[in-house]
Amino acid sequence: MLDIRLIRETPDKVRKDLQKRGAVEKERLLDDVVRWDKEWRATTAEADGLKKRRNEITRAFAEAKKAKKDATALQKEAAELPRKIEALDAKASDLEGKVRNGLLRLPNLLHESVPVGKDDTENVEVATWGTPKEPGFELKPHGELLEALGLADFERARKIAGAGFVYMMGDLVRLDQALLAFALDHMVKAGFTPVFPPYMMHRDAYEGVTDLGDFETVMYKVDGEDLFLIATSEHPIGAMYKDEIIDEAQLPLAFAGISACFRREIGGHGVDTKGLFRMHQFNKIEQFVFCRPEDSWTWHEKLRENGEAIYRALEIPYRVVNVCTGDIGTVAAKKYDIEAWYPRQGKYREVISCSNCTDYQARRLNIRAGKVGGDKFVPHTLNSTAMATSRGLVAILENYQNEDGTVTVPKVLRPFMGDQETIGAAKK
RNA sequence: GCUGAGGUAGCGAAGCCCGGUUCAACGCGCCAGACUUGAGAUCUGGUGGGUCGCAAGGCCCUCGGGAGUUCGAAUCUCCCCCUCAGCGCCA
Repeated sequence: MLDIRLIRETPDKVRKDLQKRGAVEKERLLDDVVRWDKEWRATTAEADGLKKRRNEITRAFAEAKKAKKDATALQKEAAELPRKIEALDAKASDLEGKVRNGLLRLPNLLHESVPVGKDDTENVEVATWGTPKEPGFELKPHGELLEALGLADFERARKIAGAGFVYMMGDLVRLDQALLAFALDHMVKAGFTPVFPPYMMHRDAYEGVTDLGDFETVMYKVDGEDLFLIATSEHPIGAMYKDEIIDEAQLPLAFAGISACFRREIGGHGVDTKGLFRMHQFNKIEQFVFCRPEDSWTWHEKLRENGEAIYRALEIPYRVVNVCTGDIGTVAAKKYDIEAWYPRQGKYREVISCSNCTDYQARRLNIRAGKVGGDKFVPHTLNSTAMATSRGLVAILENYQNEDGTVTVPKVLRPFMGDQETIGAAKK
């Protein structure tokens, strides 16, 4: 969330940003927040005045008792105060809640380089790598290919858990693990600390890392428990320092999360509905950084470069887009998507999402940095996919598919799967 | 799940039985100033959140959370949450 002081002192700066997003209803919300905040300050000031009087009376009462003087006049005055204070406190608390809720719904300030646009069709391409090559034969849908090779069982997964799940089998499991191992290896070499986080977390922690509205649509909740299955390891890692003061000497903190991810929303269907592209459960290596505010834009480029380097190593063509105002979401100040080339679909599709959340996420989580007893600041947080194996696997299955129905293993993955060069060979 | 012990500021730790000289002592750490060539040691002040103020400074809130009793609650009462230890169960 934004700093209330920013809104109080420079509401027009915030308003200009909302106009860039074309968020008219948010502008109204901004006006409401400004008004509620003003009322809140007036109300608390009034309540504080009465509390001051109450404290004075209490002290005077103790003095009078000690001196064995009559204190009934004081007692009488004090008797009237609690009701008034209670009413003002209730009003203030209501206003405070409104302000907080408003703040949670106002989006982050955008970086100046974010392009203005209505939706993902207006994202701006900023880089491309590799040349998509013609396969020279008709590629099989990867889901059918995997079934034919006995490497995935969508039917039985559907029987026991419904659509959106799969039994990965045999070489596909090894390929999945190789992708994870390769990406984690890359991150460790880049100086990131691996983290295997809890797969579930409490609602209050979740509210800090993501938008409230997402709960019903993307989150799995454990029945009867205050626990949600994580949608990405970004969430437990981001929430790790909730309500803490990070010693500034420890910054930057760079983590490589590894986890399964669980999402209810698998969205609309495009080409090849059956398959790994959109799943309720998939595996992912995630990059997450806490850093000083002045360093976050440098880190944003580093995270992007890590993501690009991984796909370059896999020799899969990709492009990078600067996500426009209509597609960027609430939390990020700037976001790059890296989109890999999918030859069967004939287009680039998102495999990596790389965001600088500036201080927005950290403030929601009540994370500060500095020295205890000294000045504090709100650190910046950044997150980016390193490798989501669902999409990575599909990219490999399309880009490395051979005419005989086998799939060549990308060179960089071979050391992670016993130097195996091909999968599906035995079954062809 | 059962039993017991706990939850006080960044950390440690008093206070709770017996409500009011405790507007949370003391120690460590940290910050600022003084002293010093510098560092250390020492001394002094400060150390969470909010709000008002140009500032100096003022005021309010904060003892796991909530409700209650009272003129007044860290302290008394009730409910809830969490942590730790032992036991049980368990990959």
